[in-house]
Formats: sequence, C-alpha cells, structure tokens
Amino acid sequence: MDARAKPQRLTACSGCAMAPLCEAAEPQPGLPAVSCRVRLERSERLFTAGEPQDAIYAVRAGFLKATVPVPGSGEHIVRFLLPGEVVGLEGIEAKRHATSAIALEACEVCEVPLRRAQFLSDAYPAVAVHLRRLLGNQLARTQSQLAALTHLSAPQRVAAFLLDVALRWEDRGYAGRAFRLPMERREIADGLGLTIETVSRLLADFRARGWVAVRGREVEILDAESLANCPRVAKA
Amino acid sequence: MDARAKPQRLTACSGCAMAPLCEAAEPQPGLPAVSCRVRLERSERLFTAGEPQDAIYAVRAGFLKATVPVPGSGEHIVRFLLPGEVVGLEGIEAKRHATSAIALEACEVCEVPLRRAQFLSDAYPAVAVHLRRLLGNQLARTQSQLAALTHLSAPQRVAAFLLDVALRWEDRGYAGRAFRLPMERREIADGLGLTIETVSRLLADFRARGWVAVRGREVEILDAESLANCPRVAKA
DNA sequence: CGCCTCATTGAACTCCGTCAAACCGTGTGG
DNA sequence: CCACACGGTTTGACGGAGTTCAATGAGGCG
Repeated sequence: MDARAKPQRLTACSGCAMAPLCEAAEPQPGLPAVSCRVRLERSERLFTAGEPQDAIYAVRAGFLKATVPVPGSGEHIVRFLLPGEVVGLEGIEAKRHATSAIALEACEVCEVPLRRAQFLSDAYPAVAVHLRRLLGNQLARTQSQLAALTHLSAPQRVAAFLLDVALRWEDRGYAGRAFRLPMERREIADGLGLTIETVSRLLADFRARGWVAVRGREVEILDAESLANCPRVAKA
Repeated sequence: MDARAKPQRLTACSGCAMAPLCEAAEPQPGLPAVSCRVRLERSERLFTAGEPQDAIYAVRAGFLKATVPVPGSGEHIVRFLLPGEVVGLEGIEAKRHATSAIALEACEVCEVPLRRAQFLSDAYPAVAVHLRRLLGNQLARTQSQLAALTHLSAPQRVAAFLLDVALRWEDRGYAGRAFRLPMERREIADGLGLTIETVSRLLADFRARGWVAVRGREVEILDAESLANCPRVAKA
C-alpha cells in the first residue's frame, strides 16, 4: 500500500499559471493529455539538470526548490516553487533540463507534455502568447532577483525573502501574513547566498524587533513596512 | 552633419540570434520591417525600465549594459550585451520594459517591432519555436548567473566574468583570447556585485600570476585553465 | 528514553568594503 | 610643446559584516 503523506491543500486550477495549457479547447486525436498524478515526497526529484526534458510542470500542492549546478560549487537554489507556479520553462525548446526540481515536502505536480504545449501553441495564438508571457515574466523576475541578491545586505535579503514568499502565498489566495516555510534553514540560506547561522541570527533579530513572529518554520509578518525598509546594517 | 563616431565593426547577420526574425520569408502587406538604424553613443539609452515597449532589439555593433532598478539601491547591471545578442525579450508580452539598455560605447542596434515578431510567430511555427528558445536560453543563463554570483568568491567572479566575455566574443567569430572591455571598472564591479577597488586588485593579482595580460581596458587571457580553477581565496 | 537532525547562540577570524591618497591617460588651453 | 585639470584607475591601510568553527539547545521518531 501507499504510505505516502497526503499534501495538505490543493490549489484551485483557476489560479494556476499553467491553466491555459490544461484546459484544451477541444480534444485532438493524438494530443497527449495533462497528467496530474505526479506525487513527490520530501527530497524526491521531479527532474534533474542535464536530463532530456519532455514536459513542463505546474505545482498543484506543496513547495519545491529549483537548483542549478555551479561548476566547482555543487548545486545551488535559484528559486522556490509555490503552488500554482510553473517550472521547466527554460528547457521548453532546448529539450534538456537546465535546472533540477526537488520537493521540499509532500507535493503534487501537474505534468504538461512538451508535445501538448507545442501543439496548442501552434493551434492557438493565445496559448503561444501565454507561454511567451510566462517565459518573459520569469526572466524579468530572475533578473530582479539577480540584482537584488548581489547588491542587498544580508538583513535586506532575509527581509525581502520573507516579504516575497508572503506576497506569493497571498497571491495564491491564502492569508499572506502567516505561513509555513517548509524548507530548512540550510535551504533558505543557500537560496539567499548566506549561511545557516546568518539566517538564524537575522530571524532572531527581526523577532526581537517585533517585525516577525517566528517559531520553527512557522512565520508571521508583524511589520511589513519595517521589513521593506530594512536598513543595510542590522544593528540599531 | 553627423559627428557621431562610427562603430568599429559590424557583425555579420548570419551569426545573429535575431536573424530568423529579420529575414522574413516573404513580405506581407502591413508587416513592419526591421529598422536597423538605431545608433547610440556611450551612455545613451536604448530604452528605460518602466517605459511601454513595442520592439525587441539585436546588437549589431558595440557593447551595451542591461540594468534593473533595485528598490532602495538604484539601478544595477544584470547583463552585458555583445554584438549578435538580443535584448528586450522579458517584455515581449508584458509590453513594458523591465530593464534599461544603455550603450557602453558607440553602438548600432537592430529594432524588431513587436507587431512583426508576433505576426511571424503566428504565421511560422519555426519562428515561434526560435523565440521560445531564445527566451528559454536567456532564462537558463540568468539562473546560472544568479547562482554563480551569490556563491562564488570575488576572485572566482572576476575570473568567470573574463572567461564568459572571452567565450561570447569568440562565439561572435573573433579571436577569443584577446579583447577589449569597453565598460569602466565601475560597471564591471556593479555587474559582479563587487567594488571598483576589489576588481582592480584582482585584475592586478591575476596579472601578477601570469593568468592574464591587462593594460587599461585591453585584456588577453593567458591561462584560461587557471582562471577556470580559480580558488575561493586568491592569496597563494 | 535515546538518538539523530536541525536550529540557535557564542567567539574568533577574514574577506571584502570603506576611506584615502597617489597615479595615470587624455584633452585643453596657454 | 608643456602645464594643468579631470575622470578613471591603482594601491594602501583599516574596519566591519558575515563566515567559520565550536558548543549548546530543541524537536521528531524509533
């Protein structure tokens, strides 16, 4: 029998970025359907960098991380994936995964075969536009992240991270102020280019200031304003 | 009369990433043509973040920089643009520029109207595929850069930067070992998330080791192997 | 309870940023 | 032709933000 833990919440497809590629206008002969059956446990891989790619994916429940190999420095996190978000776009034409996607907790993922995406793009200009929009938005977001991580101080990075997750969590329709970070400190640190200890210290610092309530992996934003204006130097 | 300096070299269109969008199979009534006339002087802007966008661009001659605004920290460089490379893809459907593009020297840029790109994508699946490939490759590259800049040490970043430019310069058909960096140290430092002084010191250090020959903005790679294996700590 | 992993806290170190001065290359004017 | 000015670059000395090393604390699960 299947002893796998069941993901807590399923996201409504209505808010999913992949929706236009799932709801095909009419079924076509030989058009591969969306298979939504992919279940993952913590630290299971959805795909791995370097492998041939034949699908793109939307997260239905649970958090994942996207990593890229850095020559001489192992794999590093470039992005956390929340329910409703899409992953695998970078290889949509290269047909080869540039990143790995790894579950941070029990997850459910929808798989859209590339053949399906391509057919729908060719048949419906609106789908092609949607795909380009997803790609473009993802690129813009990654560029902003790149500039932010290389120019913000450690406290600013942690503050920005908390606000970013809160905002995206809220966009999914949940209450944005309180949420759970399913990843470990090690993974938060990796994604921010910091160390475990620095992240831990800064979270403690933010709590001492009354900006957040943190207990383990549960987080509540108490003062978003102060977090957003977090100064370069934490000591006050 | 036009006192503008003439760009030194024009790249052959054959190697340009935008080529499939310029060479339209057959002229269509009302299809906007590619206009290749954009000339820029050092520090002139091709476009600015936040502005409405109605074209994408390919660099024909000269270097540019792409910057994004970072809240509370001004504009920062996310990418240098070499001849034959494409810029503006992130806004192809958002219709609004997420980045600014600024000339680092006398430049010539080809402008492809979005209407043209969209028409060709709808009419020719191969063009749509090409656009998605450009977008995907750019995304993959930006993700790698993100992970590298947040996890590599200062010496490793400078070494990686030199090798990256050398490789891209070689891809354009020039001799890759020796090239000119038209940007100032300030701009190199900004793109790498470092300071002018650190960049200057590390270039001097690399020269002292015999890894590169640097005189002003002229660079020659002497020992690519050592640069690629540049240790986390420069001191030996 | 006992064991393990993850998280927190403390202390010492170090890479890199900051401040400051000297050094160039280039253009300008006498 | 040289003197001068000016922006960019290099080099030096110092300090601090963040890492590294180390020890303690807190959950989770058999």
